[in-house]
Amino acid sequence: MQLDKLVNYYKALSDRNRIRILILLAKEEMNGLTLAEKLGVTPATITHHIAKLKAVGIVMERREKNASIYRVSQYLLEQNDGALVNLMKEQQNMSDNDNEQHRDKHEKMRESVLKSFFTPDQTLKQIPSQLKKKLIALEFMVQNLEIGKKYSEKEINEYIQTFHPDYATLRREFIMHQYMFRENEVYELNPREMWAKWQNL
Amino acid sequence: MQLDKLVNYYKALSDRNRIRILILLAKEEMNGLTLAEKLGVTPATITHHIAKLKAVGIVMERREKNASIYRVSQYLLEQNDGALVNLMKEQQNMSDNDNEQHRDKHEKMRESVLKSFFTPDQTLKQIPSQLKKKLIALEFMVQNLEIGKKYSEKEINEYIQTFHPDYATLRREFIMHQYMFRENEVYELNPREMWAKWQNL
DNA sequence: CATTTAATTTAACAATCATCTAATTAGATA
DNA sequence: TATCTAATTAGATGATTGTTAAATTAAATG
Repeated sequence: MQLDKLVNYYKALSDRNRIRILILLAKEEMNGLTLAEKLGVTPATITHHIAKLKAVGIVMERREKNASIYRVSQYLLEQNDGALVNLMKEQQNMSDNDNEQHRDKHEKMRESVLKSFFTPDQTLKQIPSQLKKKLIALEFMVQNLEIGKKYSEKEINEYIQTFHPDYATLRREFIMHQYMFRENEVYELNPREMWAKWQNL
Repeated sequence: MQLDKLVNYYKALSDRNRIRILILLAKEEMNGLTLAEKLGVTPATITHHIAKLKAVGIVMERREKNASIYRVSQYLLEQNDGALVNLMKEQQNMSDNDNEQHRDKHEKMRESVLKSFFTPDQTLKQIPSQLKKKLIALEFMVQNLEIGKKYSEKEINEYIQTFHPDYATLRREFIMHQYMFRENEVYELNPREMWAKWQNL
């Protein structure tokens, strides 16, 4: 049955150390001992995890001397599972250094936007027109809403007005950029952290 | 940390009954008791699973009267995870009847191809030129290879020749259509059942 | 052949998890 | 208010799973 194959695939990926293995292997192929050392676990543990990853065909093995060298299967990298692949590609194309620089740059941008568009008492002086800056402002305002809580339109309007009088525009922006979703007149925070990062914002 | 979010996402999907819930909800939204009955489990079990699915934001809830009505989140359906979404869409767009008909049709096609292109002692009379028929023949020939076993080129050639003298062409076809992969002169069966189905062959 | 390096197996342990029963809460209805 | 329906909670149970230490296998090297 079809269904169980899919479940097994997810099972194979539903362990922290197995994902870490995939991320490491996406950067460069390596043998079991190296993996064990990088993850801080026993070789036996690596054997265990690799077996599961091989069983669903997302890791391949090649023998060299007396060692096994592991790598992620081409098919995974090429076709499947956006979330995982993008996470791996990130790690692959970006050196740690680049990664840090990128984070730094974004963080600086963020600070500067928050400083220039918000007053010290957190009211929004003006809605940024530049997309990236606008997103930073929206994200900032949304972050005090409760995850899973349902808000009436009235509550949302009131909340938004603590930042800016034009609640109608901002409410629309929240929906449009998927920071919130609406249904049956009820507004709710979108748990978008789930997929925000690997959508190449 | 980013990584754990992804792991949690996979954890949420790595249970048979949770996937079944998603498939059911993709067809139509429904309440907890109905789900319980359809899956043959206790309402308490449904509560348990729904909680996990909600925690990662792929199921949403709405209250109606004294019941909770669940549905899959739009974001999952729109953007994410090809494998799961395609499985759900299949179930969604196809009535059970259609599904059966489709399977029947394919099965008939398969029988006819095997009958007309292979002799009773399983030698291939001629390589089908029509893609669909060719794939059926390739799949048929490949199915006696062992999963995970490594074959030398010589072994593969010999194996293929039990079906057809033109091993060079067929070996190339196996690779091209990804029934096998080659690396360092070693051939191996591709565990492609993993993703074959949801690639819309 | 003895040694070293790498991987696997086995058995054990602790933690997590799916499921159930039974009790409880909450809303709707008569 | 009493009753019915739906969902949740709490606790218990059994199964699965991640991890390790220790023993073993296998290949390479001196």
